[in-house]
Amino acid sequence: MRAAPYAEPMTNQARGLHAQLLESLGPAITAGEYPPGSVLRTDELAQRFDVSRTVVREAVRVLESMHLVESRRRVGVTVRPTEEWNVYDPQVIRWRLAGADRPRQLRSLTVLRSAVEPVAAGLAARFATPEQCAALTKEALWMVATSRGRQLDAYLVHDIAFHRVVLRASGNEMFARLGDVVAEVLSGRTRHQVMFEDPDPAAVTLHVQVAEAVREGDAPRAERLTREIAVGALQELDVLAP
Amino acid sequence: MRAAPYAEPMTNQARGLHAQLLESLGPAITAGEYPPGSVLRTDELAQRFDVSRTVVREAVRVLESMHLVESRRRVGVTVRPTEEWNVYDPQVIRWRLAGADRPRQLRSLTVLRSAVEPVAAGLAARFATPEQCAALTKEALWMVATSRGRQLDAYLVHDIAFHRVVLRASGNEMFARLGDVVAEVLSGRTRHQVMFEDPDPAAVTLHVQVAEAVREGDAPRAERLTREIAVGALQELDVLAP
DNA sequence: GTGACATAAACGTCGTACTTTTTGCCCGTG
DNA sequence: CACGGGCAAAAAGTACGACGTTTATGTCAC
Repeated sequence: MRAAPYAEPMTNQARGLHAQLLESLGPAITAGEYPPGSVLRTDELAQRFDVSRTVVREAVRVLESMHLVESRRRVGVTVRPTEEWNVYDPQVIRWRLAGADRPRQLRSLTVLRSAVEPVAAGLAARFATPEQCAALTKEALWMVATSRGRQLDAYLVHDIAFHRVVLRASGNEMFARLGDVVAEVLSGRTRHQVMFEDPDPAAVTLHVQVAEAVREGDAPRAERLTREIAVGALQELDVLAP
Repeated sequence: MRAAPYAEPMTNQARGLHAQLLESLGPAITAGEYPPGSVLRTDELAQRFDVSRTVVREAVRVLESMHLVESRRRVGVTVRPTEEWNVYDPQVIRWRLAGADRPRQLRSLTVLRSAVEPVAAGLAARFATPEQCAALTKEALWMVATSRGRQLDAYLVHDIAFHRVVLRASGNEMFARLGDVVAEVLSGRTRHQVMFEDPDPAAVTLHVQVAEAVREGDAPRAERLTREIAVGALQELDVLAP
């Protein structure tokens, strides 16, 4: 159909050509492979990936909505400076976590967590439904149960579930939507460091106590305890990348 | 070219047809005009807005990347439930702030601010450059200067600038990117309520003190003072929409 | 040296043809 | 008679190539 002597793979499983292209371009851009200021021409991309320009344009539209690139006539598709990227876009977060500056990204996100989660826990103590309190206690107990004996995968599942419930129970939709981010951070952390050692017993205890405080409606205590968890997470990261 | 007897206006100034279409669909969806679960067919939209299906597809791709809709074959473009929307996307935030549930959105965002900004101020006290300290002091003084005598517009400019500098000075990119959100919240607040009364003198003083604390590197004080500002903002909102 | 105009490079838009997926019908079987 | 598997058709998204539009840039005349 086209020459395409150097067509790139686009190995990802297909839900449409544009999605495949996006999964090639997004990581490449966020990884700094195309540094800010560099220009991508639509037909060049079309040739390189052996797709039509329409497909390229759709992928570019999405990248544009993430503020990763800017498309201007007669100029091409320009990569925007890092500071302008929509770093809260889950897709962008995933790409960056998979890429080179993973440590930096992990630090930023953990700092964000340390700011948000204590406040969320305080709100949860005031607004959590009985069902949410029960879920919280259940997850905390599961964390205790899986905290010893090389069950890190199971532990991770419940850790994520715990924080997700807290964020949802806060009743604030902005907080609730950070559940996915926290999940990424936690699983990334587990996957990329210790993996051998059991989790810190003190942290496990803190989770149980947070569940208690929320159940009892003790907002200040829930906030304070969650802040302690956050401090632990920050310290853990400082050890890794000081 | 096409029949288009009921072509809708798309009154927005043009940077491309797809962008215009987006500016029609985005606000409509976020405003709940197309409730979650409802389906939009591509050619129906193409007819209604008198554009080609390619243009519709590009707009849909963007909406899809915001998790506002989901496109499936044989089904159509389905509006996703509210909880799945990318509520951190500045575009989505703007649409929702312009729409019906503006008060609710304003509350969510203010709670987010109250969680993030104190921590950001604490970090700023540790990491702010001399230039940033100077900028902070300058903006705080401008706030003082414009805090009396019906200069709310000028005051707003410096209020926004102040918070933006704090967020940037924190050195955390996730915080820095909340500058736009804070700007939207502050201008929205000013535009939609008092507009007559001068700002609370206590709040103005607090800003000056935050600038001081950051300049002196007193992180706990900067954090505590910013938390006081946040509490004030929350109370202000509680009065409006209890 | 400065202004306006011509040129072409790049994105933008359109109409057409293709693919996938659902749905419902039909027929065979238990 | 009821149920289930498979086939066919239509609905909707998907991809393509050609044409249109904007605009940066360079050149020519004044």
